[in-house]
Order: sequence, then C-alpha cells, then structure tokens
Amino acid sequence: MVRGIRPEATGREILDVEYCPCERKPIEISPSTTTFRRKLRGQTISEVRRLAKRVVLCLSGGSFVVIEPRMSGLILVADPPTTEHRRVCWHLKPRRGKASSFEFWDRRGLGTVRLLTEVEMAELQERLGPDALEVDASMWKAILSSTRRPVKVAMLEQKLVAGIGNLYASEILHRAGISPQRSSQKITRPQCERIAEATIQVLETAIKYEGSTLGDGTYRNVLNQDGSYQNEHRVYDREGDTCPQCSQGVIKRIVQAQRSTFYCPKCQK
DNA sequence: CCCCAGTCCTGCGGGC
DNA sequence: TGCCCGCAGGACTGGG
Repeated sequence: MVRGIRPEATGREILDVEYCPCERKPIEISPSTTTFRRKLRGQTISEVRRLAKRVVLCLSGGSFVVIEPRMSGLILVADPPTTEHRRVCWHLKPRRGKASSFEFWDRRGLGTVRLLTEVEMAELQERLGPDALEVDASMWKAILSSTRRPVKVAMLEQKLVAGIGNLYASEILHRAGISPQRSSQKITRPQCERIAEATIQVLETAIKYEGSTLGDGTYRNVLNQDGSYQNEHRVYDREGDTCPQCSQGVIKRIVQAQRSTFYCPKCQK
C-alpha cells in the first residue's frame, strides 16, 4: 500500500477530505470528523511511511495520519468498481500525470484512520515491538523467551514483534520447520535463526507479489488489482493438501487464539 | 501477569 | 432455491 500511494501522495497538498461518503456505519476516525477535516485541509503530505501494518502520511505541520486497514481495508487511487465502501477520500491539488484523489476503502469497516500529534505517534511506536523485517535471531530469542504462549500466537502479538499477520505466521513457521503449537520459551537458538530468515523471506516475497488476494477478494493494490502471493502459499488455506516441503504430511487446520493456523504435522516439530 | 471469549462489521461459500 | 452458519491478512476490552 505504501509503495502504491507514495508516488501519488508525496509532496501533494490536501485540498479537502471527505468522510464516509458511503452511507454505512462510520468507521473509527479521530479526532472528530470535523477536526480531522479542518486540520488536514491545506496541509502537504511530506512523506508516506509504513509503521508495521499501518500506513502513515506525514504532514507538513508535523502531525501524522495513521491508516490501519485491518482485515478488509484498502487504499485505492484508481476509481473503484463501486463507491459503496468508500470510507475516507482525500482530494489533492491537481498535478499533471497524478491522481487527483485517493481513498480508504473498507468493506467490513473494521479499519481506522487517525490524526496523531508527534507525541501520540511516539506513544504508538512505543506500544509496538520491533518491525518484523528488522528482527534477527538473537532478538527473536529474547522476544520468544518472554512468553510461554504457543509460538504462532506470540508472533501475532504486535507489542512483541510488529508486522506479522495471521496468514504469514503460518507460512513463516512452515518454512522454518517449527510447529505452531510449540511453546515460545522452548524455541532454540537455531530455530530462531530459521524464524528470522523465514520471516524476511516470506514478507519480502509477499510484498514483491503485492500480497495475497483470497477467494472473497481481500487485499488488492492501489489500482484495485489482485496480488499473487496466494499462489506461493504452502500451507495457508491449503488444508488437506500434501505438504510441498516433505511430500508426506497432509496440511492440517487448527484454531489458536480463535484464529486459523495451517501447518504440516510431519515436518513442523 | 496470562489467557480466553466477545466485540466491532460485511459478505461469501458450503451445507442442508 | 433459500436460508443459516461459519469464517475471513485485526486489534481491543473485560473478566477469570
């Protein structure tokens, strides 16, 4: 999302913000919609950054717009098929060859959009663990030593390590050859090395392939095009398939912390 | 502290 | 066919 929106939004002035043009239950936005609009108008987007699973628009005045898409949120710069799920729309000062607006589009409406001060932004960063792409083996060892929860559940805790989602936790552990049910505390140093390596491999490849678009059409890029990482999934949503790693195990689905986990009981120990 | 269930929403596909 | 149910790349809260 950041790579898609960055060339369109960087250096652009915000003329106006439209809030929930779709007539659905409003998504969470803060501060109030009127304050949000008033404080954004006339500001320039100086930079677009990623903060774990969030998209951050850095504003010229020193504040930040933090977009948290959660399950079904998207940022779109092309005209979407419908305006039905358009939740927030940013209108930009026209520039040749660039989109005149972009929007936060969210089918389920679980996503949030917030305007934060520098202090609030710092507080948010403090609540998050280190970014998953920056965590090496010794950091993983320290992180996983701090909890007794199953390793897959721990990997989803954003205060321990930030940026890993449910789908990717299963994929990472499969590539690392570690059971999702193993207690975090029992993960060895060599296993931490495999987790560090697999995390970077999976996340970087998923970014390159522009994410996973599942059956009901979840993630899409800013042009509303499907991603293709779903074709690279080795376990997620592949219950009953033969394990592509060991060619012997059958991929199993279990529930951990109320969320689906997929793994190969044969080669993940 | 840890852990779980419930909650916020909409929409899709499977089973009956 | 129609309906109901489970389930969905997430995160927070409250209670045991």
